[in-house]
Amino acid sequence: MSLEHILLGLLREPASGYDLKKLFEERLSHIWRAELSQIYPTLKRLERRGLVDSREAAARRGSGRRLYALTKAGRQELHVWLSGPPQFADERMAWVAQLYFMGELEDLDQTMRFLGSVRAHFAAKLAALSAIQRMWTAADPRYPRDLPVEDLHVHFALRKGMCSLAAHIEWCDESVAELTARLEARSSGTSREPGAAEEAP
Amino acid sequence: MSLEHILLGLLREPASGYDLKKLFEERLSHIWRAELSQIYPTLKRLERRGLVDSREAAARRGSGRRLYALTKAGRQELHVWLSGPPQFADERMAWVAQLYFMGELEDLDQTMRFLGSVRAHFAAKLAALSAIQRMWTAADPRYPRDLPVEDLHVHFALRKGMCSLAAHIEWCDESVAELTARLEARSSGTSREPGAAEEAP
DNA sequence: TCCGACATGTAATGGGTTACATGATTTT
DNA sequence: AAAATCATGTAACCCATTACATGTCGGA
Repeated sequence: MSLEHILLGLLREPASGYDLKKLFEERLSHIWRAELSQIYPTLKRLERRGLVDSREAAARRGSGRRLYALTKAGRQELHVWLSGPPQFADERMAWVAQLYFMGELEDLDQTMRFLGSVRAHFAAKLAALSAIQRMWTAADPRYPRDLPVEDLHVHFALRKGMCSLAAHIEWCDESVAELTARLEARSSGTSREPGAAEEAP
Repeated sequence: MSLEHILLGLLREPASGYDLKKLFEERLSHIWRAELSQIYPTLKRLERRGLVDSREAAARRGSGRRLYALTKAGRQELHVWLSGPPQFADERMAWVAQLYFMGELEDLDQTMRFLGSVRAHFAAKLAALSAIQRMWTAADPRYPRDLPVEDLHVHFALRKGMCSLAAHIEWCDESVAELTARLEARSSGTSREPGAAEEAP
């Protein structure tokens, strides 16, 4: 299970389940997501297996707080995972499946709207990652040169996200352009279907 | 559930569970994957809900064969799905998480090997999609112009895959270049760690 | 004769989400 | 006084995977 390994990775410094949820949101939002209801049992399982240990600590607010830390066995397990082959999950892209079948609707305007939503979605995500990159650049104008090894890998992951999203957006634009050509050809050329006449010269 | 809708989408022509599994592999391999052990119960559920109906048919080989077909309600349900907003699943990319944490290993050669595997993986997938595109081009030199609406959407989905994969590969190359610069700087510059000396002039 | 393709399923398990349940403390 | 934040968990459910179970038919 990857969540277990990711938790081990995040536990470089001791953290509570609640903390880890925040780390997911702050640092890994473009890579992985996890709910508290999944994190808590997983931490317990890791502790039973001796990969982490825990101690009680004062809560910053509210009641008790349980801090988890990597054990030697845990760090070793993490290294095994990191040294292994890349784990490719077969992506299930429901939105692409929707597009694949959308010809069924015979409604190119719907396709156009759909592509608009998709583009907006990815543009928003890209903006978020770009903001992170701008922060790095502002902090060090030589970025990404001279990054410590740790940060270099974080940088790689960030760039992965940015490159993917940029490609998605370009693909949206390519597709919209193809669609637009269709729609223009249809409105100016032979109109088999009687519809509203537009752009009369 | 998206699998249900995808099955409805595939059931333009009547098909058996076995057929549908093949359709997944032939047409949707870059978008979705499903096992027979998931397809069979899902078809039964769809039938109970009246979205498909089934009849027995002669097997091409072996024993009986159950052919499923869309009902009106099924087609309507499909259209609802297709008309709705894009369904973005939050991707869980274990391999990116691995890379994110890989600084922990302090072993840039491992990172290099990792990126090599990743690149090879995506290059193979891209080759498969390129082959499909070449078939379309061979069949019609004007491709993708003048594609029927149905095929246009399939084309969009294909291009989505190709663009994503190409971007991944470019990202790999960018990352490898950055890593290479690191390694060269390290081997020619101050070598804090005593290692094997290479490239003596 | 045995292998591979055709064909259909069930059971156990795993991984994840949603909803539910609780309670302290700080900020508005 | 109410809302947000800190903090921890459980239970039910859903989707998917892996392993298991069964049987026919055609070709090598």
